[in-house]
Amino acid sequence: MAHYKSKKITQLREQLLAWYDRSARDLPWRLPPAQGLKGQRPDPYAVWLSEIMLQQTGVATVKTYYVAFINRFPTVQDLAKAPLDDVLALWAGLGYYRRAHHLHAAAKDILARGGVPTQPQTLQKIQGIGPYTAAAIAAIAFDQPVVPVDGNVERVLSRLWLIEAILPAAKPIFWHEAQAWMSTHRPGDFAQALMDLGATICTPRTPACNLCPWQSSCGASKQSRQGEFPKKQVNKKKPTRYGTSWVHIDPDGVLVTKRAHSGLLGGMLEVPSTSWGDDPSSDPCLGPVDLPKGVTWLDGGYIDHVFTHFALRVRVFSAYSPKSLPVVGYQRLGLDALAGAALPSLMHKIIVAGRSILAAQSIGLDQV
DNA sequence: AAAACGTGGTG
DNA sequence: TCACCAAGTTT
Repeated sequence: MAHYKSKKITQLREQLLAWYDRSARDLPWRLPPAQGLKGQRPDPYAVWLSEIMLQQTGVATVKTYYVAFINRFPTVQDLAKAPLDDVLALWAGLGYYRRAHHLHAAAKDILARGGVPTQPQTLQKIQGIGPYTAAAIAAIAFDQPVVPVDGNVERVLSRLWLIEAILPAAKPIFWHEAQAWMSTHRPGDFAQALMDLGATICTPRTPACNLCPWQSSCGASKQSRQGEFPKKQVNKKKPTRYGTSWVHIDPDGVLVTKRAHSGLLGGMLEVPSTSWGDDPSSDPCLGPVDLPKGVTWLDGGYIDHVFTHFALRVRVFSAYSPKSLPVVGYQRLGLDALAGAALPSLMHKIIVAGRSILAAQSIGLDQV
């Protein structure tokens, strides 16, 4: 690298750290800036947990889940010995449920290794930890001299240097660019500063350039081309799929079963449902199982839900039985236990839709 | 390499 | 309404 650029990077790095010292966000898993210089380090377990939760998930959403999770499982030992279903229940609504499966398996792995590894190369051997998360944990928890590269860092660097390379194919280019900023000086704070800058100042839309410590050095800002960076491959349009679900309630609660552990919503609870396909038609009598007989199924309309790679429209039917009606392969989830159950947001929406149509018909009014 | 994998917020 | 976006990883 040219000497002038190396010198420039040193200058910019110090400007960013100074900005971070006065502007760092106060987050539940974070130590205040410069605490590392006084010999303090954050709890590696807390850093690991927060980084897994933050994968493709906003800070505002993660905060609530993180606090509940760390209170329920204060240490890696607590997590390792917990039943998987308890972990999934705490993860319900957060999405990308494979993360919760990996987290639980990784807790046992970490215990076997005698603690959270300190080196990126070793961290990456653990389930759910890829190149970004390995670098983030190493830098933040252990002050290892690496620069984690996430969406924030890609956006900040692409604007600063006017990097035209198209993501995600250009990820290696960004990774290489970022390591040029590596230093043995406050690696943890620098990593977090870069991400805070991207999250609060150098935002995807309408960045607050006037508040940016790098404004005078930023290529995109000088040319008013912030919106052009980073360059990304355009996404394909999502297909729409259709299905039908049945919300059956009796005095013991709503009928649910556990989904397969792999794949979409793996290991989470669902109400009786068809598979999801391209056919929009539905039949209220054709359930996936032997649904309770002799009940009246009410049309609950449909609910729309959007997954990462397809949109879903689910037709909802609901019914109430005043006496208990067990179904083989299914369990009853008490209505007072819905909030603490391993129900994905989609299923929560479906159950709410089913209950409201019953309530509107004054059916089982004191029950549903 | 490209697709699978959630959800809620935002313009 | 709709497309994009968020501290990515796995297959």
